[in-house]
Parts: sequence; C-alpha cells; structure tokens
Amino acid sequence: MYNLLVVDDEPKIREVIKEYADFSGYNVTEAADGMSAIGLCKLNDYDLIIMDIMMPKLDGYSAVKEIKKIKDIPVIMLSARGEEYDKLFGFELGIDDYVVKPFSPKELMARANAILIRKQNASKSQNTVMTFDGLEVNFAARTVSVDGERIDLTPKEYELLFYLIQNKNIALSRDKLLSDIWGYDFFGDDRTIDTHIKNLRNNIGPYRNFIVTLRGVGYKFEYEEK
Amino acid sequence: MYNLLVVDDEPKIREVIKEYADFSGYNVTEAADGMSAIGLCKLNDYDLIIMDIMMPKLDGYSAVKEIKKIKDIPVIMLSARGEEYDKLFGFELGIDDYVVKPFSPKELMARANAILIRKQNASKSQNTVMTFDGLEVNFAARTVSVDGERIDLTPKEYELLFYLIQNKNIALSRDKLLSDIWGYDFFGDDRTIDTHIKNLRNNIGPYRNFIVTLRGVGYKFEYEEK
DNA sequence: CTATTATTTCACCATATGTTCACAAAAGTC
DNA sequence: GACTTTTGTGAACATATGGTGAAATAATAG
Repeated sequence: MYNLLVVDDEPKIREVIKEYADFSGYNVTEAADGMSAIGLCKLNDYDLIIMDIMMPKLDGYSAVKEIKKIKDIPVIMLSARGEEYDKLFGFELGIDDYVVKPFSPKELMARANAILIRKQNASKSQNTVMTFDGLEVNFAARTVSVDGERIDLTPKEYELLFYLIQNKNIALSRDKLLSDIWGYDFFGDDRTIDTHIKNLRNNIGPYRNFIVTLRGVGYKFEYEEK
Repeated sequence: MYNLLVVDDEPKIREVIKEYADFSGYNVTEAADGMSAIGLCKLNDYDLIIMDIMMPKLDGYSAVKEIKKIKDIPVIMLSARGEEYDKLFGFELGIDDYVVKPFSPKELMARANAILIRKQNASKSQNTVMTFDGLEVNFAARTVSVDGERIDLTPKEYELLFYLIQNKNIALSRDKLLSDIWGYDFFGDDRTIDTHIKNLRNNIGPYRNFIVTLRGVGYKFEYEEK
C-alpha cells in the first residue's frame, strides 16, 4: 500500500485526487500548503508527493526544496495552465513529472503509478553507495571508506552512522537515537551515545565534523549536496 | 565500451545526450526516427537504446516493438510531458525505464548506467563459470576449483558458496542466510551457519578470506573485479 | 542393517565490542 | 569571572560474538 501526500490549497482538487487515488488503492494524506507538507514529511514517510506549485504560505517549489533536503521522495508537480515554470530548476530539484491543470485524474494516477514502478525497479539494482566528499558509505556491502581507504567500524558504529546518514540534516535527540538504534527497552547511561559518537568521529577522521553536536538535544549528520 | 543508440527527431535533444554520453564514455549513434532505428538495429549491435516516443515516420513504441522482435536490447523511453503514458504501464514492451522531458542529462546517464549494470549482472549469473583469482566456480556443473585443483564440497557448502557469490559484496545477515538457504521454517542454532562457513573456508583454503565475517550481522563474499 | 557421510548442536575460548564512570573540557547562565 | 549544565574522552570492566573441535544426530548409500 503506497502512501501519497497531496498538497494543494484548493480542497476540490485534493478531493478529486483523493477519490481517485483511494480507488486506485493508495493511502492518501492531504495538506493545504507547503509548510504543513514539510511538517508532515518530517514525521511520516510518503512514497510519492503530488504538489501544486502555487500555494499560500509556502509555494510548491520551496516546499519540495526543503523536503528533498530531508528525504528523497518522488514528486509530481501540478501547475495551472499558463503558469510559467522553470524546467531547469524543476529537474535540479528532482521533480519527476509535471501535470498541467486541468488534468484527468486517470492520467495523473497513471503517472503516479509509472513513477512508483520505476522507483521500485531502480531501487532493486540501485547502487547503495552514498558519498559525502571523501566519505563513501556502501549500505549493501556494509563498508565505509575515507578518502578511498576502507575503514573498519564496529557494529554499533555502522548502525549509528547509517542511521545518521539516513536521517541526514535532521536533528536527532538522544532519546530518538537510543530508542531507534538501541531499542526502546534500553536503559543505559546517556554517555553511551557520546562514546560511540566519539569513536565514530575518530574513525571517519577528516570528516568528523559532518557529525554535529546539538547541545541540549543530540546529534545530526550535516551535509549539503554540492 | 558500450554502444548507445539515440533516437529522437529533435537534433538538439540528440546533441545534448550525445555530448553527455560521449563524456561518460559511451559510443553514440544517432537516428532521427523509428524507421531508421530499426534499420540500424538490424545491421548493428547496441547495448542500449534511448528513444523518443513522439516521432515522425514511426513512433517510438512501434519501433521498439519491431526491434524487440529482432534483438533484445534494453530501452529507455523519452516522453514529453503531457503525452499519454497509459501504454507504458505494464512495461509490456520490455521498456526498462522512461524519462520525462525536460530531463537532466546527468540523471539520464545515471539511469542508462544502472540498466547496463543490471543487465551485466543478470547475464553474469547465467554464466555458469565465475572466477575469483584462483577460485573457480561452475554453477551448472556444480564444481569448484582452487588453483586449478577440483575440490569437493558437501551439498550445503555448495549452496552456501553459490548463494554468497550470487550476492557478492552484499552484507548477508544470518537470518537471511538461514531463511534463504535452509528455508524459512528452519529453527536451528545460529552456530550452524558458522560451522558451515568454517568448513567452507577450510575447503577453499587460500581464498578463505573472500568470505568476510560481519560481526553482529552475518557474512559476505567480498571480491572486487580487477 | 551397517557403514559412511553430512548436518547440527554445543561447550570452550579468545577477543572484539559495548557500557559505565570519573574526570576534563566546553558551552551556556547569571 | 564564578557557576551550572552539557558534552568529550580514556580506561576499566563486563558482555556478546564468532571460531573451533568434537560429539550427537540425521541422512544416504551399499
């Protein structure tokens, strides 16, 4: 069951999409503006976002820009006929498709389906390698390289690093780290995390400051695409 | 060196793709319509076709249909936004991916790469014999040689080795190994795997360290092409 | 049925790893 | 600056994990 996020300020549009998407077997969440879309994306996982460009509070482009910083979710943009949009800007943001209003729900769903199928196929053969400057992380192989040199990490260090990266640019509280990596039933010292962070930082040497301390909160893996 | 066939009626598009593909180390042939694409495919071998849907003389779909009758070549379809997609749905024609215009050449190439790698891997596993330095494994014959010398393995050892190799460079948890090799209904001791790994390692002697222990996780067959 | 081979279990051990803790260092607060 | 709070760190200790040989069990062949 795919989760769809529909972002549009016009209730009618949302309704039409929801109705058809429900029918097609999607699970639909609605949002009325870019701001709340971002909030929702922080807290939940969606498989596809359908987003209007012109919206109050925060327009579609800016919202997508923010969301893409957090999670890589496929996006279909809705634009009113005659609305100018910058194609180049669009694909830089990783927008997968555009649909012009008025649209046929059937076609919109067809495109949504096509994108999801494509992503699914892609993820199968997808290279699970991510690079952050000289820091290369291969999730499938469970390897990490620093400046081309393979480094060894302990299980917890892998888990921690992978978790941080999967949530890159997101503030992670100690509580969250503990419950997500150690398990909700872990009742340990707060220093435990710090110690692992320390070891991890030492191991990734020159890239240690990708792991940022958030005083009073926890940690964050900070990296902006270039 | 891969051979790419780019089929589009717009010279500009062809040019953009060619430029980027050249740069990525592909050998590019251009065609302006479906008809000539078919002709080219009859006479030459291509590793991948990038084809526009909307073209004069013969549209992309029909061309692909014809080409697939002759040769099984991977295809990426280009579609202008607003074109009907319904047909693409089941990928019934054997289309591997499609990209919506306007596209980023970088992404197009990334997808082309992904498809070629996928195909390569697929064809490899069908290849019955694989060598890793002095370790030669023949899947069809179910034989393994170490430095030219045939070695005997027990059934489980074969299974284990074959499985590891088919998933080479991928971290495999004990759970996964157990359920995939022993069956989901196996409720055995964790040590079972370890023991078989031990025996396998002893049997492949000098190449024992291709089988890497992933502490806290499981095992992995690690080998980088030379 | 017996002999042989294969698989699984298990206890022992070395060691890699996780946790704790005391103290040092740093960052905020007043 | 003096104080409080929070984070960094090294070392000590406890624990978990995987390698291993041998024994028990199961499967297979003769």
